Amino acid sequence: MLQTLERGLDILQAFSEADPLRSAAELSTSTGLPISTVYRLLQTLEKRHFVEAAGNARYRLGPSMYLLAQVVRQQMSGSLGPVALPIMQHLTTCTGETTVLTQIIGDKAVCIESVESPQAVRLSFQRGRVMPLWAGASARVLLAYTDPQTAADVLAHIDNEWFASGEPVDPEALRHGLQIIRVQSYADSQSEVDAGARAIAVPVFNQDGHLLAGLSVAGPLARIGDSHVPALVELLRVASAQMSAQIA
Amino acid sequence: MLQTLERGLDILQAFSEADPLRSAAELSTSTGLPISTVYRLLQTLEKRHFVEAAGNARYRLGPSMYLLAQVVRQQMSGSLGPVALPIMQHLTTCTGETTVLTQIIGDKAVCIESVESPQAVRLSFQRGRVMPLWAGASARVLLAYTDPQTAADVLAHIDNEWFASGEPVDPEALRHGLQIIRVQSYADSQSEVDAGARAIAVPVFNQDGHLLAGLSVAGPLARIGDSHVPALVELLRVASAQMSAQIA
DNA sequence: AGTGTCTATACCATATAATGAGAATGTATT
DNA sequence: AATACATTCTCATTATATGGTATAGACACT
Repeated sequence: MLQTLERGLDILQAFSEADPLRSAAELSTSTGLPISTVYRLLQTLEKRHFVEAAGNARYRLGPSMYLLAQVVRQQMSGSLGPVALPIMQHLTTCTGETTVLTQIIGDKAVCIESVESPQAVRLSFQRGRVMPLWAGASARVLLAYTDPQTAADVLAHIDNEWFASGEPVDPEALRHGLQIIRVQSYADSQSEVDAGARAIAVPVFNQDGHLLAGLSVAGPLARIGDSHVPALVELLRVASAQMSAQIA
Repeated sequence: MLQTLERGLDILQAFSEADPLRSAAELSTSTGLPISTVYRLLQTLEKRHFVEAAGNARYRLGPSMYLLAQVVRQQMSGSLGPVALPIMQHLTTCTGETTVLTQIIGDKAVCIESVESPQAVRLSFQRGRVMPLWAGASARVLLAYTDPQTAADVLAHIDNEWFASGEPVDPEALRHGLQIIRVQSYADSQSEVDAGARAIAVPVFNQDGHLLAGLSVAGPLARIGDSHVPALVELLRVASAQMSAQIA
């Protein structure tokens, strides 16, 4: 709607974890804006400390973003966090493995809360970590239960992506996998996000049956054999139900 | 320069840790913009997921900010982090207390790196934590050595602020305190940010003598007596010099 | 010095895109 | 039903953003 503002936001979003430093020329091509316009946008963003010069004709996100990032971190788990954490802690105690809570944000899955296993060999997973919606049990369970629109969008935009295991992503197999998840009502993944890890995930709904989050238990492949899966699924289902019951 | 963009950024910055949920009416008064304009800005920001409706006629920062926050966290300590961390670890080993690295961001001090003490009773201090530039040794040492312009701005905007101890902030005493810091070349604070804590801080410069960060060691009052201060200051000075030498 | 390449800022005529007041609609609350 | 807000729509006006080009500066290479 507001062209100038949107273009400014485009610039901000051009900075990613993979590409935190960008030149004006790059920004011009990646946004399709004329170079003079890019500089003008950068000027205002720089004046307000949303971006800053990083030397070498590069720009990066600036101080103002730091402060807003802190606001966002604080509200990250929102209403779900206080309810979920104790339940997740209990899950980790019972299973001895890392517990992760994820949410859909835009077209990505984001870890909004995690409780790491106390064991020396464990899967480490931190708040804020972002992954594609098709990779990993906790992400894929979100994809399986989200509205068809979002799911279709995601499936349509998979080209030449790989899992951490080295396997290529096959959209057709993925589509079928989502169906299986819905039938079993849990997701199982191996070496998709982190090589050598296995995760089991279930969805978390609110009382209206609306999808809120994905809850998963994950650990090294060697410790999570097929024989353990049924028990894990049962624990996850109980935990998910507890969360649903406690949400306002 | 670009009015529309600036107004959009104004809206984003209206969300703070103290006030993460804001109504359109509030935003209108706090930014001085007509209500119809605020709604128009919110519309575009919402479309791009920079803000989202939080129910109850409130808005909060949205998904897109989460993703950018992650980018920012990653680059937070920037070039300083890799150099500083091992030195900070060594400091914590020597002193047994929490070590904190801070930087000026806008008109605030932000913890960009920390190494917590291994002791059970310790000062916990996390990356991203924001405090006013006048509170705490690590912040105040930044204020003392930053350019006079910034310092004057900060001093001019102190009205009715309090330390964690309950003491009111006296701008005149503060001004004098900064002078003392510059003479001693270290800062000492008690119960300013966290009640019951004491911190000693020194500045970190690059080779050009430009202020980069503040480095501090902090712990419970009971463990940091006046007799320990000289030794701590010496350790901090050595650590600061090491950092300066290793910066590119 | 001289040339070429790149970043960054300044300029300017044009019309597009933003503006803000107010009306109209929607949604709770009483 | 009536009130109080929250939110979206409409529209005429003009301020504001636009993008092509020109200019100035930095840096490397001959």
